[in-house]
Amino acid sequence: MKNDTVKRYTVTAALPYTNGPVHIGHLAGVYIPADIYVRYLRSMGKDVVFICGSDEHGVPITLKAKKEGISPQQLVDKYHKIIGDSFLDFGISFNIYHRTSSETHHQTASDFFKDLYDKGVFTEEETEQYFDEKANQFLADRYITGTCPNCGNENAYGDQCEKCGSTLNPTDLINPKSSLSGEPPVLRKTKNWFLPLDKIQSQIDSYIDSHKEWKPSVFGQCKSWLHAGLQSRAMTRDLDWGVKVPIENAEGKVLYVWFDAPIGYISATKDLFNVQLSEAKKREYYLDVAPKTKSSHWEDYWQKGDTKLVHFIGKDNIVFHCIIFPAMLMAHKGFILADQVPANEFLNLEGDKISTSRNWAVWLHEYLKEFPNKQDVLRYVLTATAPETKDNDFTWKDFQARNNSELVAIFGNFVNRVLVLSHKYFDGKVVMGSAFTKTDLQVFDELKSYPSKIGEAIESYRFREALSEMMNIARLGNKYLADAEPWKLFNTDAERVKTVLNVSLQIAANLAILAAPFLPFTADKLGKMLDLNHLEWGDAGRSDLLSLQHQLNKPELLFDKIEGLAIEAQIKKLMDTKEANQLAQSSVKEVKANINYDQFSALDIRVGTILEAEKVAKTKKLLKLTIDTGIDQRTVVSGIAEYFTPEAIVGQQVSILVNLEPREIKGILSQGMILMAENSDGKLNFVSPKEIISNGSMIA
RNA sequence: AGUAGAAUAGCUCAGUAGGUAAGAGCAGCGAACUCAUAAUUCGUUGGCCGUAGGUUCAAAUCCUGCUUCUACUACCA
Repeated sequence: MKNDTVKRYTVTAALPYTNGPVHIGHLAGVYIPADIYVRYLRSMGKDVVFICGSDEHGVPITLKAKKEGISPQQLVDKYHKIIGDSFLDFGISFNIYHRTSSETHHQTASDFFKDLYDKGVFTEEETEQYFDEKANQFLADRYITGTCPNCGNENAYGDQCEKCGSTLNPTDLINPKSSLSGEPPVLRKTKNWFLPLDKIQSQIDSYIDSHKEWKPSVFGQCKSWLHAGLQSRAMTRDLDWGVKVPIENAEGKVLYVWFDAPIGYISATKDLFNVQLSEAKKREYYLDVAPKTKSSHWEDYWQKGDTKLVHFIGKDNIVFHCIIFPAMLMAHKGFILADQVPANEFLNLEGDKISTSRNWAVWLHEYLKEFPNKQDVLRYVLTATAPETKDNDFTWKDFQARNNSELVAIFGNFVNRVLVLSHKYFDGKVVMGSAFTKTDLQVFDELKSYPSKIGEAIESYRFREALSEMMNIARLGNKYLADAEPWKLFNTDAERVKTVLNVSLQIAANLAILAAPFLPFTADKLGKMLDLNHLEWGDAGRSDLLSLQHQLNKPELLFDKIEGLAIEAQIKKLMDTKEANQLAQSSVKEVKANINYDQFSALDIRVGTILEAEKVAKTKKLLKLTIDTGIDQRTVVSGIAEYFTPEAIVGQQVSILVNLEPREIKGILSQGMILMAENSDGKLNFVSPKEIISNGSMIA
C-alpha cells in the first residue's frame, strides 16, 4: 500500500498464549519491533491503534489448569496479569491489552462464526474421534498415547511416534490410553464445521501474489502452502473451554482457537472505543487513557480501505495470519486484509531453543527483578540482535558487551560529557559564541539526514538497521567533541567553546527524539535532563531545539556498566536449570508388573556381532543391520541412526533378542531386536559384553 | 520424508537487474587524547562468502547435488 493513501494504521501484535509468562523470545520477535513501529508512527503524528491481548482458549490451557488444580479461568486470570504487567513494565505501548475470554470477544467471535454459518460457508463433517468417558471429553491427538504399530514403542502419541518418527492416526495405536484419565478411550461420532479453504484457494492465491514485497520467508511459507493445495480445516472442537459454537445442536463444542484468536484483534479494537466499559475493565485491559486517534469507531480500523493493517508475529503463525485469517475475512466480506506481516524468526538462548516447559528462557518478570530499571538495555540488545532474517542467539556475554561498549560507552558517554562540560563551563546554560564553522554546518547537515534515514528503515521493518543509525548520531557527537576539543580551547577561545557546546547539545536533543521509539525510558530521562518539552519526529533534524539561555538540569548517568558478576549469576542460573532438567528427566521410571521365571526364560537373548550396517533410505533414525548371532546371520532394523554412523558400529558386539516375532519395517523384515540402554536425554548405548565373547552365547 | 527459508571476519549482521581489489558494528592489536562511567577519537589485523559441480568473458550473487540449522506439513496455540 502506498504511504500517501494510508489514512490510519491498525497494528496488531500476536496474542500471547496464556499458559505461561512471556520471555525474551516473545519480546524480540514480536513486541519490541511492533512497539518501535508504533511509537515511530505516533511520533510522526499518524492515526494508529496498537492492539494485543491474551489468547486464552484451547486444550493446553485446560490441561495446565488441571495440573495446577485450578479452573481454566483462574489460570488465564493469573497469566493475563503477569503478561500484561510485563508488557507495561517494558513500555510496550499497546492501546489495549485485551483478552479472548472477555464478553466482547465471545460475542464478536460468535457473531463472526454465525455470519459465516448463515452464508453457508462451512461444510459439516461427521468423524469418529476418541472420547474419554471418565473425563467426559473428546481427546486431541496429542493427548492419546499407546503402542506404536511400527516400532512397538509404548509411549507413542496419537499423531506421531517419537521413537521411529512415523506419522500416526490415533486409531493406529495399539492399546490407546487417554493421558487425561489413563483410561482407554472409546470412539464416538462427532460433527464439526470445516472452512473449505480449497474452494477459495484462487482468491488466496491472488492475495498472496499481490504481496511479493513480503519477507522471503513469509512469502515462501505461504507459497509452500498454496503449492501443496489448501485443505478444508475444522473450525470447531469438542471441548468445553472456549467460545461456544453458536448454532443448534452444538453443545459441548467450541470454536477452534485459531478461528477465535485473530478475531480477538477485532474484539480488542471494539473495546478500545467502548465508552461503556467500566473502570475495572479498563484496568483489566490496560486501557488507561483514551487513545489519541482521529476516529472513535472500530469499524474505521478494520473496514476502511485506506487503513493499513500490519500483523507483527513470529514465524510459527505465518499460515494463520496470511492464509486462514484472511480467508475468514474474505468469506465474511467487508474487512480489510493485512498489508504487511513482518514475521520474525526465533531467538535462541545460549545456543539452545527457548522452551517454556524446560524453563529455558529469560522471563521478563524475573529480568526486571534482577536488572531493575534496565528495560531499555534489554530492548536495545533484543533490537540489535533481533531475528529478522534468521534464527539468532541471545547470550548474556553479548548482552553485557552491548550494554558496556555501546549503550554506556557511545550513547550514555556522549550525553554525559556534553552535559558535564556545559555545567562546568557555563552553569548548565545553553549559550552561543562565535559563528558556526564549516565543520559545525556539516554536522548539522548530517544531523538533518537522520530522521528520514531512520524513519525509512522503520517503515521497511528493518529495525536493526534503524537502531544502528540512531546510534550513529551519538557517534557523530563523540567524534565532533573529540575533533573540536573544547576542553583545550576554554582558556584561549571561550567563544568557540560556547558554540561547540551549543552544537553538541543540539545533537543530544535530537537524540532524545530519535531514540524514543527504541529506548523510550532513556529518551524520557534525557528529555528531562535537557528540560525539553515533548517533541515529535517532525522536529528532529533541527539545530535549534534548545534555545539560548535555556537552563539544563543536572546530568545523571543514562546507563550503568554491567559487571561480570551479574552476568555470571545469570549464566549460572541457566546452568542450574539445565541440571534440574536432567535430574527431572532421569527420575527412574516405575517398575513394571512382576513376571514369573518362565516368562523370563522365554526370552532368548544372545551375544551377536554387527557385520554390516547401512542407513535405511528415507528415514532419519533407522539402520539396517546384519548380525552374526552365532546361530545364523540375520537382518535387524534398529532405530539408532541418530546416534551411530553405520561405519562406526561394524564389528560391535551387541545383545540381541533373537526370538522376537519378525516384523516388517519400511519394507525390510526385521528379525530380532538389539538391546539398548537409553539415557535420560534419549541417547542410546549398546548393551554388550565387556570383553569379546563368542557369538551365540546366551544372556541370562 | 516432503515443502519453504537460511549458511558471508572470533561475535552480530550488510551486500543479487552477475562487473573494478568482499563491507559495517562489536571484540583483538597499535597510537593520540583526558571533558567523560579507562569512556572517546584515529589507525590496523581478521573472510576459499557452508561444500562439490555447472552456466558465463566475469559468480557471495544464477542453476544442480550434498551437508547443517529452522519452520510448516503434524485437527499439538
